[in-house]
Amino acid sequence: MTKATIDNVAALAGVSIKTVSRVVNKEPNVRQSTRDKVLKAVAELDYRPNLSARSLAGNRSYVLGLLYDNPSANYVIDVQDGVLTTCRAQGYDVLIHPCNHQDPDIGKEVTNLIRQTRIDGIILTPPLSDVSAILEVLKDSRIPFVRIAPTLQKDLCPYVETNDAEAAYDMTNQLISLGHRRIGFVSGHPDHRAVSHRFEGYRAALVENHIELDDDLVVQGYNSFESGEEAANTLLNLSARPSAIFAANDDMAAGVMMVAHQMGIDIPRELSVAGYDDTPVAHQIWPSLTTVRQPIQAMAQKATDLLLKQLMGKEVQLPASMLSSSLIQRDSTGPAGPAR
Amino acid sequence: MTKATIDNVAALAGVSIKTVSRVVNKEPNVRQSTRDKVLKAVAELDYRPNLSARSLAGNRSYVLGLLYDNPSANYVIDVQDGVLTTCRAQGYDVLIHPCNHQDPDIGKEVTNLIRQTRIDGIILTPPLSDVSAILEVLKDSRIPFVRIAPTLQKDLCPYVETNDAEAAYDMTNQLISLGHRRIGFVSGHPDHRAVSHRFEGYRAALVENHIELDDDLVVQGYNSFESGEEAANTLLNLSARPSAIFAANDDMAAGVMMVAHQMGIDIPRELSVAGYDDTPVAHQIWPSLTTVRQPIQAMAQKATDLLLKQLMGKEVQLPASMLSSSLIQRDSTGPAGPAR
DNA sequence: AAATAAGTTGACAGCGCTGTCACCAGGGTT
DNA sequence: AACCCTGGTGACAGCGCTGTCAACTTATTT
Repeated sequence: MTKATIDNVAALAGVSIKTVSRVVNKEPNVRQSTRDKVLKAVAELDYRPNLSARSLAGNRSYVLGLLYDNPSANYVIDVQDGVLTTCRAQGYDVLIHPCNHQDPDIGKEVTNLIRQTRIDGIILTPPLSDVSAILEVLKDSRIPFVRIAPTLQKDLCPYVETNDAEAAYDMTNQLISLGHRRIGFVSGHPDHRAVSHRFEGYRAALVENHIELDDDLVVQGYNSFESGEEAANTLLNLSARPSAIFAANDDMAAGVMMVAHQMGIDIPRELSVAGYDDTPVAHQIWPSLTTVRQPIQAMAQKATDLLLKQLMGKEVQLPASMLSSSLIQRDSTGPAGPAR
Repeated sequence: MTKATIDNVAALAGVSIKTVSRVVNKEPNVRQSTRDKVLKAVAELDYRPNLSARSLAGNRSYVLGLLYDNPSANYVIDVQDGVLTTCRAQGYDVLIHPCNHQDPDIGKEVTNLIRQTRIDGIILTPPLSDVSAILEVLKDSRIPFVRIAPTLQKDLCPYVETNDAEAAYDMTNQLISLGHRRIGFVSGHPDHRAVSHRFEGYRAALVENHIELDDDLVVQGYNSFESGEEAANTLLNLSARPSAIFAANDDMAAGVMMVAHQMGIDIPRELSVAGYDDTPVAHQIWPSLTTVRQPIQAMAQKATDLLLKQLMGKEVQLPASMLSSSLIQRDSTGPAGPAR
């Protein structure tokens, strides 16, 4: 009950501790009959290898580091879940490490993390995927890492991404096909390059439909609800106000809707609003928000998978994985009203 | 750059490794001049103790386990932040372990966790704080632990709680003072005993104001947005419908508001709605939600603190900590309209 | 000044595991 | 028959640290 070390198992199975080690670590070159004996002993004693000892002796920790700096709790939780699920299945643990991407000492912080905990690999999530101070450190330290939705130096490490621009393009196109011509856009935080790239999709759809890009209709947002409110105040007070507003994330879209409600603008009759991310607020808000769902958990799983593969020595081909986002049609968008 | 072990530091400082160990671990009985020498060497080599080695030799891991099973991403993130902040300050790491409180094997799962990772202590959050299978295991394993907002066997371990019932009482009282007499209540998930205790506050306020508790006005919810919608469907279709609804959490309150909107009921003119938790949705929704803010992060910090104190050998007095929640007045509540 | 207590330091034996390497048996090759 | 493989196994030396305990130095007491 108390303990059960590898020695106990070896004694019970009548083999050396090295053989037990081989079996436990699924190494090849152990006769099947020996393997069975050992497994039986392991089961009988309910043996669990001591991770500290293993880590010390093997010079690896069986722990992955997950770095993030994302104000969206839902995003973080989804990533954590994806990473944890995959890690657990492979006997790895996860060390979560929230940090501040604007901290000038972020590079040193990452160095410390690596040196002290001896984690075996690192997973970077946006916006950290594009922080060059971190990338430098990781490159130098030779520690394997993967990134989720990077936009910079994509050849640096394996990564996973989603077709953000394409989904934004689809969403814009859909608004256009509903008859909207003046479509406002609230862009994402410039530090979150993946988010800000959604603008490209918006622009592409306009171009394709021969609608001129009106600079007045594009407002810089910062991913927060409040910045969505500010943007809406600008957009909805324009002399020729848009009949639709596409915000680069749901929080900002919620901000837009709040302002519209306060101004007595009916959604979607007078104004269509679209978001991006499909956070819980999207379906809790009234009217429920048309948005884009990203496969966050799947991306995290895939990324972890790539990292673990790399750790197992299997070389991972760089061209990475692309998972696709999907449009979620809800009640905040509708046909454009009569032109004003 | 590469490494730097305790031996290197000892050599550079001209002392034994044991002395370095003493200094690094802030043990007493080291002459100040010696301490300085060692610290200088530590700084010069940028030495970081290897946690695996320390853990193996010292029979402790410097890692705390954080167990949770909470569908609210915001709650979990807040707890994580609180725990992490406190742990980092003390040189501890955190192993997060989401799990399912209804899993019949939850006890075994916790046993495995303890056996394998040799974590030094455990932090339990609701609803896990009240899962007796876990409590049994922890009691037997003699591993120190703390609980956040427990309601069962409170003498089992140190804990932190907030004055839930009192805040619910205040909220109800406020609705009453706004003139509401028929106040609906959407109760929390029965497994989340702390949440379901909020009902006590509601009842107490009614009693004190000589308002009879009407069973029709109390509907069982399950903490989810959808259960809030269902409850609202029941309550708002009552022949004598309530002029206010108090939901035991914000998600359910949002569900209530959704149904009200769909039925064309104006909030707060025709119906006041109050929630509990002050999740982000509370201020992103329209109209913004009157609710109660819990000091989640502070509770997590306090709990971690208690646990760490316990680990340092300082005995913690049981009577635990009570942190108080505060009422957040927003736009979803207002004076009761003319009686109908 | 001698005796005792208190403070300070280091030698050394592990903690429980993995890496290295040596060894042995048996099957193919020359 | 001598040779080399290759698969299978174990002996053993650490990994980098902390706990124990003994030894030594410096105060404090008598």
